[in-house]
Amino acid sequence: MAAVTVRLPDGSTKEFDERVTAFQLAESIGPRLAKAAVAATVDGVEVDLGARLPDGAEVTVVTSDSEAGRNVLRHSTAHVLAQAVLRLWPGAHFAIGPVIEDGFYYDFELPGGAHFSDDDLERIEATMREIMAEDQPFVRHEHTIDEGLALFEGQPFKREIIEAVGAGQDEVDAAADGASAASVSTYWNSPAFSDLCRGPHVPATGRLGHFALMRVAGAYWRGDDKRQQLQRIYGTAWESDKALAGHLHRLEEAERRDHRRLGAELDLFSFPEEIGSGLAVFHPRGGTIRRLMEEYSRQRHVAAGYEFVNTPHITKAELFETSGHLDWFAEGMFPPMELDGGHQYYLKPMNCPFHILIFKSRQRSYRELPIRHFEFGTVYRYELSGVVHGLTRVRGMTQDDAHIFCSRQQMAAELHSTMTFVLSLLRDFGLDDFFLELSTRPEDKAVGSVEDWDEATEALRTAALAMDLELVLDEGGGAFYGPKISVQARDAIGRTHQMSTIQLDFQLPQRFDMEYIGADNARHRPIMIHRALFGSVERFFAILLEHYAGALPTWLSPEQVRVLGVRDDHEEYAHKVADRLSAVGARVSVEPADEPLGARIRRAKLLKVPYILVVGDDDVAAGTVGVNRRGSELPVRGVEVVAFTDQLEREIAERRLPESAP
RNA sequence: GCCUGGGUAGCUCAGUCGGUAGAGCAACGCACUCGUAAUGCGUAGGUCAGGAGUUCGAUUCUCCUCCCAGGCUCCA
Repeated sequence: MAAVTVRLPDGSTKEFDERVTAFQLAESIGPRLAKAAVAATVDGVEVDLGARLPDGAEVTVVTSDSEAGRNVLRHSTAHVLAQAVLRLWPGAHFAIGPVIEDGFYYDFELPGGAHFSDDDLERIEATMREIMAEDQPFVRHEHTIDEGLALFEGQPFKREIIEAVGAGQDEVDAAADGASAASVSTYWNSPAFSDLCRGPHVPATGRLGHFALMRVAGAYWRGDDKRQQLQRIYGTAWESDKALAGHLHRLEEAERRDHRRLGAELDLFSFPEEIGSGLAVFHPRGGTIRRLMEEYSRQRHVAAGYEFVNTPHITKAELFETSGHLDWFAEGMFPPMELDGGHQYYLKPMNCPFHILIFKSRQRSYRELPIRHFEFGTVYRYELSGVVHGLTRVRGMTQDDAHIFCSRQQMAAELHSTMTFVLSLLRDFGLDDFFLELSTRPEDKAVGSVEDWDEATEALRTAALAMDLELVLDEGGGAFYGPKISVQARDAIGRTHQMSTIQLDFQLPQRFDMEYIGADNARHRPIMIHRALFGSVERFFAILLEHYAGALPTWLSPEQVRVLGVRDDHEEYAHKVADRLSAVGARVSVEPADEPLGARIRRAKLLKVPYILVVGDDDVAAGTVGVNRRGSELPVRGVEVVAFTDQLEREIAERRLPESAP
C-alpha cells in the first residue's frame, strides 16, 4: 500500500505506511494528545477518531478542552441521556438533542403523556453513569432513507426528520441531525440503542462523565408553538470535573448578581402582586439611582442637541391605526378602553407617533432639520405572562426614546453622530466591551421599496463600520419598517446584552404624511431615526446592577457615605462630618450607635455603601475620619476631613468607575 | 399563551400520611456605649397566595384564579 502523508496544523507533515485512523495519528504525536483527543477535523470536516485519514489530508486533532472538543463531549453525553431515558421509559420517543452554549439538551415524549419530575433527573443521571461505566462504543453507520425509516420504526420524530430529507425538504436542518439528501448516518451504542446523528462522537461512552443534568422544561417540537410540546432535559458536560465545577460556580456567580435578588437585598425596587405582573415600583434607593441615570442622560442629550418633549400615556385608536401598530403590534398592546361615546383609547406601546405629531404641529422648514425630539416616555406592552422577567421584560417601562427627523442628505451624518453619542454614553456608565449588530430586511413582512431598504441598510452599515467595532450581521432581523443597528454590550462576567437600538424608518413619515419645505421651496419627506440608548430605563438599570453586582460606581450609589460614631457621644461630630460632605453634594447618612460598631459596619457593607466613615475619640480630637472603602481590605485611619471631602467630590464629579469589577 | 416546578411570618426556609403551624435573620422593647462584616435578653408577628369543592373538620386532597421560577414561542 502506498505511503500516506497528512499535514498538521503547525504546517509539519507526518507519513505512515498505511491509512491510519485519526486516533493513531494522535497517538503517534504523543500519549497526552491521544488521551485528550475526542475527534478530528480532516480538511475542515469534523470526523470521528476512528476515521481513516486520506492521503494529503489536513488534519487537526480536536481535544476535549477546546470549544469544538467540548461540543463533541456534550453531543455524545446527549446521546447517553437519550439512551438512559429510553432504558428507564421503554416506549419513549426521542426527538433532537443538540449542543447549546455550555451544554446540551434532549427532547422527549414519554409514553402515556408522562412528564419528568426533578427526582427523575437523579435517576436518569444514575442510569447515564451506568451506561458510561459500560463503555459502549459509538459506531457510525450510513443508511439509505428507507433503511433509516425502518431503523426508526416507532420513533415518529426521527422518522419525520428522515422523511423531510426523503422529500427533499429541509435539507439544511436535517443535515444537522444526521441526514443528507442521499443518506442518513446513525451512531450505534448497543443493541438497545442507536441514534440518528451526523457526529462526530467520542469513541466510547467511557470517555464521558463530567456532566450534570440541570433542569427539565417544556419545548415545542421544532420550536413551533402550533405543534406538540415535548419534555426537554437540559444538561452540561465538560472535559474534567474541575471544568464542570468552574461552570457551576459561574452559574452561582450569575445568580449572586441577579438583579431581582439585588433589588430586594438593596431595597431598590419590587413587584407588588397587588399591581400586577411585570409592573415594578422603585423604592427610594432604586429611585435615586434611576434619577441619577436619567439626570446624566438628560444632560448629555441637551449637549447633543436634543429637545425635550412630553406626551400622554393614552391615545385614541386612530393614532395607532395611522402608524400601523394596530395592524402588526396589536397583540403586544393592552386591550382598548372605550370612552367618550364609543371612542377607543389605547395605552401607548411606543412613543414615535406622538413625536411625529409634534413635528406636524406646524409647517417645518429645512432650516430646522435635523429635529431631535427626546422623551423619557413610559410605554405599556402586553407581554405574555410567561415572558415577564424581573426588570428586563416588563409590561410597563420607560424608554429613553428619541426620534430624529432629518433630510436624506443629513441621514449619514446623523447616524454617525448618534452612534458616537451612544457609545460615549454607555462608556460613561462603565460598559466598554461592545459589538454591533446590523439587522436587515425581513423577507416576509417588510414594507417599502427594496431600494429604500438598501439605501438605509448601507447608511447604517457605514455608520457602524466607522465605530471600529466588530459588526455582526443579523439577516432578516429588522423591523417591518426599516433596518436597525443594535449595540450589544458584554458585562463583567461576559454575558452579552442588547442595549441601544438605532432604527431607520421611511415608513412612518409616509404614513403620517410628514413633510418639510426645502431650500427649493418644494415639499420633501423627512427621514426618521428611532433610537433608544438605554433601551428601557428599567432594563438598563438591571444590566448595570448585574454588571456591578450591586456595587455601583460612587456617582450612581444611592448612599455614597455612611458615618458611624464609635459611641453615641461621637454622634454630634459624625453629623458635622456628614454636613461637610452634604455641602459638596454627597449623599450621606449617619447611623446612631445603638449597636456594636461591627454590626453597623456589616449593615453598611451589605448595602454596598462605597464609603463607611468611622469616627471616635481620636477623630474628634484631630478633625479626621477613619475611611473604610468598599472593596478594600483594611480601613485607613486618621484621614483629614478636608482631604476625604476633596477626593470624594472629585470622584463623583468625574463619575469615576470602580477600579476593578467586583 | 404553552410546559414543568413552586407560593407557609418582612426575608430564607422547616413542618403538617386531613385535627388551623415552627426556626434563623429582620422588626419592636429593654439593657449594653463598643475603633472596622452579626452584643445579650425579651416581645410581637401567619385567613399557610386568593376563591370554590370534597370532608364532621382543609394549610394539607381536587378544581379555578392570581403571582413567582426555569424553559418554549416572542421581545426593549
